[in-house]
Amino acid sequence: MYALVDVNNMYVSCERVFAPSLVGRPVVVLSNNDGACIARSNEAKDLGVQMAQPWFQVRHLERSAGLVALSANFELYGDMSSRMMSLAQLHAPRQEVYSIDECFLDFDGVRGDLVARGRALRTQVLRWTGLPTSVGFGATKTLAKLANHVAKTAERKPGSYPRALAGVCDFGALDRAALAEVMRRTEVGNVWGIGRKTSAKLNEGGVRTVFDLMQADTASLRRQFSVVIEKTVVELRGTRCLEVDDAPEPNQQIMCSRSFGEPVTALPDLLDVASQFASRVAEKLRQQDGAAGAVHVFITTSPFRRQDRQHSPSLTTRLLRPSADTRTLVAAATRAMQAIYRPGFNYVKAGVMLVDLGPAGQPQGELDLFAPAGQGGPDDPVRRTPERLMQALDALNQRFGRGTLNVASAMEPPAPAAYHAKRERMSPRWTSRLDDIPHVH
DNA sequence: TCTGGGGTCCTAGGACCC
DNA sequence: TCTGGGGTCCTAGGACCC
Repeated sequence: MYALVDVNNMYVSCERVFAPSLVGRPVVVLSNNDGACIARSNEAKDLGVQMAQPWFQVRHLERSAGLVALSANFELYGDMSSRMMSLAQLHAPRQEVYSIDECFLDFDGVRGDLVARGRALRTQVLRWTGLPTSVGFGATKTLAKLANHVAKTAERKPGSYPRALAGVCDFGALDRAALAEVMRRTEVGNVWGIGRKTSAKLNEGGVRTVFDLMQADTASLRRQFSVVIEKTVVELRGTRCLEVDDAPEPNQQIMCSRSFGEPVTALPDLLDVASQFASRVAEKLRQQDGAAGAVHVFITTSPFRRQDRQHSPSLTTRLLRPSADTRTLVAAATRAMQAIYRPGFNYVKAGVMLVDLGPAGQPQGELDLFAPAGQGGPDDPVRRTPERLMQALDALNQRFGRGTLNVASAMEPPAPAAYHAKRERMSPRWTSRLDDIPHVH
């Protein structure tokens, strides 16, 4: 059996660990720029706050319903996540970390009562980290995800499913009739891989519940949608198409993109942004020990600003040879930015993406076949220095904080820039900054 | 006034090759 | 007048996930 473990309302739950006064209150965590809600407590969901809903649309609930909004504190969530993952890992032979708040566990060959094991896991994670979790067991990943949904919903909405399934739900422990009843009570859009568009189309065709979907003809589903849906149905019927993978491949692309605090029109600002973003993705790239073959840069105006002329240019620049050198990547990104920029537009967002990734390994730096011996030719030991320079850069930034050392063009300008994101409601980085450690009086 | 930031996979269609 | 068929590679775009 496979299990899916996830933290209930992860970001809100992390905030509550260090601010117990938030327990029981409606709380949302806002995206970058304090723009939209990216996490909601159950109380906030009950108020009708939707995922990704713009903050200005729900702001009135602050006064009328005591809604609390916090800026996203990813440093805190990342640290809490690794604590939770390392605990969950202790409960099964293999773990696949699937996202910041979820992991699959492989219980194949494990004897005993899985529900009891799931409860033990929940209890330990709650005691040791303060984070509430839900656990679902199923024969396939898709079933484990669905069981997790049932466990969570049964706990949150009494009456939706049998009380016994709250918190921990093992599909393997249900008899045929009970399982069919659960599938009949569950809308098809709750299945992993069935999104908004697909569920709308399925509903049109009379497929409303998971039960309906399980009966549907796979061949015609494949024709109408794609093999993805076909695999989903096969998995719902209990045949594995996806394995728990505890050694996933490194990422195929690495991106840094952000909305600005206010629209940006000037090229120098955008060049600053390009070099800062490129510097950030270069760092991420070296963490996975990779090299990028190409750099993709984009900027976009806002479709919500109807009065503005729209412009969303992008450009992919192929590098001479794969590189993980901040200086090379920053140079490519700023050159691309220069090329796509047009004056007179209100740009609200930019991004730098590294693509065509491969393993590092090749010596970096400019290769000059015709250089005299010892002066930049293929055998020149000096050519290895860029790697060591980047290692030193990463080591210093890790020890003293991001931005301690950078290439000059990626340094923050002395005055606060317009493109800086708003983060007016951010909590302290309780677990990862010495200055932010909570005091007990 | 104010609308997230990462990722993955699949498909269709065009260019190109023999 | 009549103008192949099969394969690969690349890109853009869409749908999905958290």
